[in-house]
Amino acid sequence: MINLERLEQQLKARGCKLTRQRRAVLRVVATTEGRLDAARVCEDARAECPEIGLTTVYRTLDILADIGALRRLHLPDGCSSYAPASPGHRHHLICVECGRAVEFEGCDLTALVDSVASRTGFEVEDHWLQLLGRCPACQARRL
Amino acid sequence: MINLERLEQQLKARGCKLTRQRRAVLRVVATTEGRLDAARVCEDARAECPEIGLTTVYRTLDILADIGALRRLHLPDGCSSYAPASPGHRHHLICVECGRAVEFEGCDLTALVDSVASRTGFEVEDHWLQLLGRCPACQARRL
DNA sequence: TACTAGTTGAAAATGATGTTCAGTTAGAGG
DNA sequence: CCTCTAACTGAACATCATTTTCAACTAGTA
Repeated sequence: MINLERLEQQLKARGCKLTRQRRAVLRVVATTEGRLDAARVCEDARAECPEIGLTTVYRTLDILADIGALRRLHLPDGCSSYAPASPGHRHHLICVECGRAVEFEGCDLTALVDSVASRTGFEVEDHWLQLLGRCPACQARRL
Repeated sequence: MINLERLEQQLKARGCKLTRQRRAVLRVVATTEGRLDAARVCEDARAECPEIGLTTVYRTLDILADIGALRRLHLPDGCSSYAPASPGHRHHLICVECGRAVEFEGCDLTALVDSVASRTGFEVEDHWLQLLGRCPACQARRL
């Protein structure tokens, strides 16, 4: 769960104005657990700010991804959703049934990265890792 | 580099006909190192089969991804390209400058996966890993 | 309060990909 | 070799998510 006030501060620090529309999007982002996509965020945000348009949602999600509050998810059925991202944590574990996304930390890939780098001659700058699975609730529902 | 004959056999085994168009696409796929996207494949394939259309390229790439000969790449600038995939190997290392994609094997994530699974209660089914970096040629060009 | 740079939504543009459909063809079976 | 038909094809069109445009609006500073 993301801290709403912190988000507002980050936006201000970035020179962004806090409009009614942006507040609505921030609230949705801060209170949603799991995947977010523009259409759904827009729909939810309209509860608080009925006149918000999809364009603005896209723009706001972009900013949030920029400041690191959201991270884009890449799933088998598409690459257009986001998940809340806490600072410092780097990866997501996503439930393939319900789409719930949780973060995890402590990926230690240094040995792997070093070995691949020396074998290929590449200079490895970044890595991108996602785990896919089934969350406890969906496991229970299957029994 | 992918084996052209093996691809043709795989297609046949799947009940696909080997048309001139498909042969052209296969040839491009088998002789390209690195990223492939539909538009580029189409352009290249026209050297061998000028009347091929984009539609057919999409359909053929789909089939190749299906049989595991291609794997979709997810990059910062988009998720619509593929890379040749040898059987058994699971991951790609991509050059952020030139887009060259090489495969690597030997990712041992069992410790990580186990730890995350026990911490979150998820049943982890699959993982997705990509490394991003700079290939030897692009490193040299930078000096 | 007045100002202005940042912001907004509707509409239109874009761009990748999917679908349709009437015509074509690979290749199995005679 | 033929014949036949399911598989395949490309052009045109449909979709769908996302971006751009632009004139009107507004948060927040002075």
